[in-house]
Amino acid sequence: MASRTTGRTRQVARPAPAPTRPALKVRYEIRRGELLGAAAGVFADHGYDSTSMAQLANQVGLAAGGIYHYFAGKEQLLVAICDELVDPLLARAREVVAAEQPPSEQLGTLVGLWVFHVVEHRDHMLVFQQKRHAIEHGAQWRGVRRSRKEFERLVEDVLVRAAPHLDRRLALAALLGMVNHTAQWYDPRGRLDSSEIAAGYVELLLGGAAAE
Amino acid sequence: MASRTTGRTRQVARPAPAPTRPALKVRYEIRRGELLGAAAGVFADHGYDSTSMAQLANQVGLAAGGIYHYFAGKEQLLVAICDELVDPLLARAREVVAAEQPPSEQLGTLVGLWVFHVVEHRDHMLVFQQKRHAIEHGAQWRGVRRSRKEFERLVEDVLVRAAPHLDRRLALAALLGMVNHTAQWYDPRGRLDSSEIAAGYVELLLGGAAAE
Amino acid sequence: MASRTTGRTRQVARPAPAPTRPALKVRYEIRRGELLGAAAGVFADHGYDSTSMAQLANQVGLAAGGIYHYFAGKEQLLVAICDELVDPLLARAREVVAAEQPPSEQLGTLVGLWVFHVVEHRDHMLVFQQKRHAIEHGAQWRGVRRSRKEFERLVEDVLVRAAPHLDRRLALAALLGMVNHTAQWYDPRGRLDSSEIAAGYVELLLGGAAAE
Amino acid sequence: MASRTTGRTRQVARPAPAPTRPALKVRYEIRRGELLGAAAGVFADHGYDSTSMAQLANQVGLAAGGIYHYFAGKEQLLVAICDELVDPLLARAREVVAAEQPPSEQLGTLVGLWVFHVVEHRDHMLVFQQKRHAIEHGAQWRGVRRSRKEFERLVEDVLVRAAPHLDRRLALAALLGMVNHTAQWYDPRGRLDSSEIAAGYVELLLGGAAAE
DNA sequence: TATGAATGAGCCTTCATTCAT
DNA sequence: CATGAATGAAGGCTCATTCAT
Repeated sequence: MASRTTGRTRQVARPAPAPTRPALKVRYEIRRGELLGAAAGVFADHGYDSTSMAQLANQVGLAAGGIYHYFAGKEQLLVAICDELVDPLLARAREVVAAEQPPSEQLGTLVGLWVFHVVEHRDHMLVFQQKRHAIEHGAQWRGVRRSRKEFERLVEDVLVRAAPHLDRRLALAALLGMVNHTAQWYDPRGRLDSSEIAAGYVELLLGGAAAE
Repeated sequence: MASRTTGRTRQVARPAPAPTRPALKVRYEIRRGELLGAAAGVFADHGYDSTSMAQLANQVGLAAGGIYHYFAGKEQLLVAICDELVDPLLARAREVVAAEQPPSEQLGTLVGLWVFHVVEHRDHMLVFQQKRHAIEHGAQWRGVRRSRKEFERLVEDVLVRAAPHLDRRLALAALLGMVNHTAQWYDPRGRLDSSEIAAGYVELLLGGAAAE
Repeated sequence: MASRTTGRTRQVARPAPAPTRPALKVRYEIRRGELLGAAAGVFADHGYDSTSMAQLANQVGLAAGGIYHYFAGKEQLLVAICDELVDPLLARAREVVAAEQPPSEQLGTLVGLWVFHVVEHRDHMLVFQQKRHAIEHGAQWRGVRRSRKEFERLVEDVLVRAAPHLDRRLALAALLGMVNHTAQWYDPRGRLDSSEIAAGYVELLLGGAAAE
Repeated sequence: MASRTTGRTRQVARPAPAPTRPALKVRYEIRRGELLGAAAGVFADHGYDSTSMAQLANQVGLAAGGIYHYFAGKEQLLVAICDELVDPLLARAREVVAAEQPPSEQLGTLVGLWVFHVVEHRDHMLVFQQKRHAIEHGAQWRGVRRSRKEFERLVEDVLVRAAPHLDRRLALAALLGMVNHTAQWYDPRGRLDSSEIAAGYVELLLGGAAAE
């Protein structure tokens, strides 16, 4: 996670020759996943642009060229981080919207899982925000952008149903601002956990009364 | 401003030889200011890291090395942009806090000028957010960080007095998230102007009742 | 060595895959040493300031950025050249001074190895002299300066004991001037070898009689 | 001179409108001469390569482009410094050689004026030595090289006649080394003046006896 | 798979020099 | 003569990426 003062290397334990050896491809996928998480952490801590591939490799316990066995390039790594951030969130949001629930409850559920996702993927989120400009404009980012757009539309729909008295645009923007900003101040050892934070946000939107 | 598809050059009209020539130093300062604004725009549009000094120079109508007459380096340019963003806002916030006013009005005034400042300095803000990570960690950014911290403390104080029923931490974080995020969606040709946006934010915080 | 009209590249033969491969680190050190020597030659020939890193790289058979695997920068390269020049000379001078020997013999031994060192490291010496000003004033050169100072003090001590009738300051300065200047005219294919040159210098200092 | 801790500017007093105004051209030449001397000093202190034309201009009390009214470029400035160093020395050396004098006295006279010239033009000398490599190889330096060569030949001739027992090559090299090196250690406030230094050098060459 | 030497494009920056004022 | 803004060509250096081992 961000801002740790980790030891020397963000070493991802090289999988010891397990008793039950999974198929090679699976081991590869596992390692790739570990590297992805570690990379997100390193990028969140030291900055995506300021971290050279060599530095990253060292941090995760590989030599200069090692990462290229798992990712085609630095940008692919970034894409993978963003996908890992956006896709599962979108999937769950779809489920929530599909479920039968009173609108205000639906909003609560949605914001709850969203905040949870943000704080659980704090590193991914921080990296995403660092490169927001590139993601917003680059051609190779269409997929990520599409997912994000759809997610925002889902949120907007729920929001409109749950709080029809609010200005649609303003409320959505406010909610996006609040929730995404959470990644930058959330402290896992802090007083507030993700569900309390989410409840607080919803309370602001729906007004004190509705939150009770 | 951001996201324009400007023509070839963001040419800052070279001041025609004015009839009343200001002192040389003044001319220099004026030109420096123009360049600063233009640079903020270019960085906001194309990304700070993705914009080379040569590109920037061309955009502002200078040759490769020309900017170095006004700024010692790319980072100094960034510092100047951030100072121009943060300092005046902090100054006005201090005035608001010093003034005698009922707390809730004070909050309204503060958020109002804040949002206004953000949308008026959209470019600066977007650049600031692009480099948030570096600013948060680099040694040469202590001044900017200090100003930002003080501003947030002022906001917190006003917020606590105006809305004592809210969780201090959460409300502050929410407000920061909302307002700063504004730079990313505000459209000067859009339906909402800055004062309406500010009012909306305050309404969320104080609850619908208080806003009436 | 200096003033050769070398062919295109001062190619340091890339070590063919030896049958007994030395440890990797050793290979690295060997290559580094080769590059160091080659660089001294190139700088001596074409001038330190007039030689760009790209030119140097080409001369030693690498591409533009290749040298930076071995040296952190152009100045580090210069430091390494100077260290390779000064350190071993100082070490041997210490040994000579520590040894029990009649003063005049000691002087002969010292000047002998000194001249030998100078002509054997002609390139290093010429580079050192090119950058004398920077070395004398730059902060990062303290180590080199210290070594040089100590060496001169050793010479002075020996000189005073061997030729007490001479003006201390003047004799030392004269000797320094003579010996160091040797790098600029010595010709390995010339009539005089280093020991004859050294003997000539000592003879000047001690007077014809003493030299017999 | 070298190594002074001068005040802010090596300001060459702008010639106050003199009562008897010399012809414009003369004033120009005077100013040029002043600038030349000042430039030699600045280059000797801060290094020729490390001193930008703008820095130099400021040191001598001009703005960036001002020097170009007197010198066509940085290298011309260097040429002028070298000429001012070499030409008068060569001229006087010719006179000495032309004069009827016993050889050893001739050597004494020659070395005497040589050392005097070196210490009086310490700055010029130090600059000359800084750029020795370029001067030795550049095409535009033929004049300076020719003069230096002729001077050395004159010295050699005198030396051979005065000390026929010495190895021609070695003695010349030693003398050149000693005398030129003087610029680097001579201290005008030191114990030895230039004539004592010169006498010391001659004594080394001719042997103690001859010097009495 | 992993290594690490090597590549080469591109960036920031410096600076001698020019020129309109 | 002097100014100082502007030019534009290098130069030092970084770093994503490749590839022989």
